Amino acid sequence: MKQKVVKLLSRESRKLKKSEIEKIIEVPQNSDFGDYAFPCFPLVSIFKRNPEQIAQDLAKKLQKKLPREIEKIEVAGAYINFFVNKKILAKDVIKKAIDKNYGKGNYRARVMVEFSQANTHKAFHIGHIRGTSLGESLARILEFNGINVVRANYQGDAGMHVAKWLWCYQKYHKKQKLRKDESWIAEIYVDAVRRLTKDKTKGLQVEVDEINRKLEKAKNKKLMSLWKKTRKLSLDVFETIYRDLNTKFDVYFFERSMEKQGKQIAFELLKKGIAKKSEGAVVMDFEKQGLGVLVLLRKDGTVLYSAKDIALAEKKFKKYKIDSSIYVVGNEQNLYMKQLFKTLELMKLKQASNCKHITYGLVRLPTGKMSSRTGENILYSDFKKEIMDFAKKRIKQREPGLKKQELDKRALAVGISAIKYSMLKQDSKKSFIFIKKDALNFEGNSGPYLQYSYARASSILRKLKGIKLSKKLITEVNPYEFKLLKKISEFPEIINKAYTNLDPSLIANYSYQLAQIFNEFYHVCPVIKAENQQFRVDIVKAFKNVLGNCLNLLGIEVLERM
RNA sequence: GCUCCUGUAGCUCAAUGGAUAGAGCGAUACCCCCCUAAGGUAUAGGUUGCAGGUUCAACUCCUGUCAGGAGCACCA
Repeated sequence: MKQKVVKLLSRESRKLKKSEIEKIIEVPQNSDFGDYAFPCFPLVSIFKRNPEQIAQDLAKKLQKKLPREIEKIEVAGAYINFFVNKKILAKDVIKKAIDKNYGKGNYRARVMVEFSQANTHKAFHIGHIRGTSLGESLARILEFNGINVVRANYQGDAGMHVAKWLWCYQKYHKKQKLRKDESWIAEIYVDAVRRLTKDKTKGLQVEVDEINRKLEKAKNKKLMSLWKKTRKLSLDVFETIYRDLNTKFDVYFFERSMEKQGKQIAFELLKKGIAKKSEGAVVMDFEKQGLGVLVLLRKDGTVLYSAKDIALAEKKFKKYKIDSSIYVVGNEQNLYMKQLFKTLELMKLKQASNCKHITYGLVRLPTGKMSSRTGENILYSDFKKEIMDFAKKRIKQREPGLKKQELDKRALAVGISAIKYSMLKQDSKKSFIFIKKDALNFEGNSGPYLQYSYARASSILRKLKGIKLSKKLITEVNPYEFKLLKKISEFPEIINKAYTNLDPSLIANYSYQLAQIFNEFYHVCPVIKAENQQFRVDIVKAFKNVLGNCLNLLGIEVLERM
């Protein structure tokens, strides 16, 4: 529809390019001003007249050539307002939006999305959910647009945090049995950090460093066996969480397996003079570019995260034949990511410019930062229990006799949708303040509200089975029907924007507006008892298809019943 | 100290440089004869941190300033 307006305008004002016109055209927030509006201010410099006059004259010309899709135009000040023919729009939107492929993009590329990157031997807290949800949603958005996506998870199963954990366990908690329990694993780590910070002599850190070296050498059988076992405990916990979150990875990378190549690359960079030795360590010096210093190897020769990540970048392009690589990584690593990409560039990795960092803000508690070092956080497992209990209560109120399996399934879907949606709906680069009371609120602008709207649409269509629809022709499109259809018609544009900006919040906010409009429609326009039954059913079908796709793109499960 | 990000209603957030800055939560008052009330309707709530500038037009862009957050050498 918008294209019709563009076409009409471009015929009458040749001095403007189509793409420029398209940019100027807007959808007024107040629908009294029409369906599309064209402000004539930008034409002032071309026609050298005041914008109101331009609008008048242009409108006069347009008036004579209105296509049937456009019912009328009006001039208001410097604006030309377009009113579309509701019946034609309705027919057009329904036809397109009922199709499963509605809004899908047609791009071709192979892209790796690396996200989640949880560390073993540490807590998986609700902060980790943000990165995981964001990555999964981005992957889905890319796929919806035709991209061949490789989901990758780079898990931190090696490094100083692992050494700390093993040290602490061996020295202070050896009598405790190993447990596949997130909070227990987290506690040991917190204890390690606490002991190390308290130790002013730094004697304990020397012990940890020793363990770190032993780990890297991998000769001490007892230590390696403990590492293997505990590593698996963590990884198993993560897998159950990913299942809850609707995320499946195609590739797992482990820090441990990048150590050798990481070290090698660090030495090569040193040899080529790209890296240098400083205070005994091997570093990349970016001081001149204002990007500080990136340390690759410690002075005791052990390898750091940075060097491993460089090795991984190479491997990604070589082995997985991807065109570009997206890193979904928190904003506390903004500088580090710049350093990493700069290093790849200096190494002359030809795909260096195809690496992109998608940053996201920390999840904070109202009291401040969340940290797995201090234990100031909310563990996923604890939060899940709470939200599941709450969701179950709500579901039972509606359907007391529901079977346990179905009850659990729905409660999980609702709970996960609440947390995911709340995190995805806002600008991902802003920090997210986690307020438990709000997370447990399933009303208003929330994930469950969207699911509920979807379930309502499903319910209508379900009740229709066996009823013969009256095929009465559309005589009139009422304001509620029209508003909903118009919103549905915006879907492809939203998808495209979400794709180019790599921003799921656009879809989240659209979904909410769409659901809101549907609920207004729902209250005013009965479907089953309607005269123009077929028309209303089609609208519901189109809505259900579009909202279903939105929820899918956000990684939120749709529920036929709620 | 330097770099980056963010300041919008009591709280949490929206708003491709365009018409009267919108939602949710919370508060108050309505609506189940009716396809799921996890819903809908209405009211109250704003000098968009502050000061300049650019522009026909600024929450949006620029400069300064204040406040909060993150980062800045062997953590990941």
